[in-house]
Amino acid sequence: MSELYIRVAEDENEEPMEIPSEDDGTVLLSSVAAQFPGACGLRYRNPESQCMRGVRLVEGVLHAPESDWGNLVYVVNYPKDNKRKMDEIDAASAVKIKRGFQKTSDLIVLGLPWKTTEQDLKDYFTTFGEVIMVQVKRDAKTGNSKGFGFVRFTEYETQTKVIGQRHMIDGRWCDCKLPNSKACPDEPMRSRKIFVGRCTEDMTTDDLRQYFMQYGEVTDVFIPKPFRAFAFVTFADDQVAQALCGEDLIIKGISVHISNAEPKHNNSRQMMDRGRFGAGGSYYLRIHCLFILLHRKFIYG
DNA sequence: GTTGAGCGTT
Repeated sequence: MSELYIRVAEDENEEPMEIPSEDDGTVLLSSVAAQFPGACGLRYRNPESQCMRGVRLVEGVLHAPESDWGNLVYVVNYPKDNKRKMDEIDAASAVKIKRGFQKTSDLIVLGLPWKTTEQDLKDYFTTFGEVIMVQVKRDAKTGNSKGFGFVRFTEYETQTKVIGQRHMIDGRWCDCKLPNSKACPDEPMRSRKIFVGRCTEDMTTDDLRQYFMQYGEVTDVFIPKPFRAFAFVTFADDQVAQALCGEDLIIKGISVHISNAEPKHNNSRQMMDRGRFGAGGSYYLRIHCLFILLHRKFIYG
């Protein structure tokens, strides 16, 4: 006669949970998945060989290894993709932890001489610390400088020092400030899709997919044609998307800006969120997202 | 072919 329940755990050392068996002694995979979402099978340690063995699975039905399930603890199998997803979430949270509140931002450089090039900027700012990005903004048609640009440093300390003083560059006094895009971050919204602003034309969908994979499973990349300097990237997990919103990321040497995909208007859901959390709510929601990522890391190791 | 406060081809 079969057991009424078998013991199942996520890990051999975890507290097992009792899962009901069917009248014929089998266990439905759906019964396991009801307690362990995403489960695709079971395994157990063979007491004789001390090796892990898989439980026979036929069309959603798990069959006892011997005549019955015995007193073993069965361990849940998850698809490889699921495991990879967890690793990616760890990677995303690791990025957050590493950066903490000391992360650097792009700085706008105002008052550049018309003749100043990116090489000039890099040469100048490298005297303060390691530079990871410089840009001189130019007129698309003429190529003339617009008299301002952007710089980003590796070290937060360098950024602080650079903001705190004026700069004589090629004979003119220039100022470095945090750009406006940093001052008012976009309102949060629970979307799996992010808007990637300031893309360049040489960024392919493959480039973007390859880059964003490090944060989580990417389910779609969309680049409008003709070229419009932005793209959309969709993740499998909205928490990964949300965690990236507001970031300036460097892809192929270019600083792109991440924000929520949907525009602020024509979205009633977002209006509701804004009403509930108020104007300053975005900060707390982002902390909340980070907290969720850390919590998962705690649970899944 | 110019210019001199600003904010990065949404």
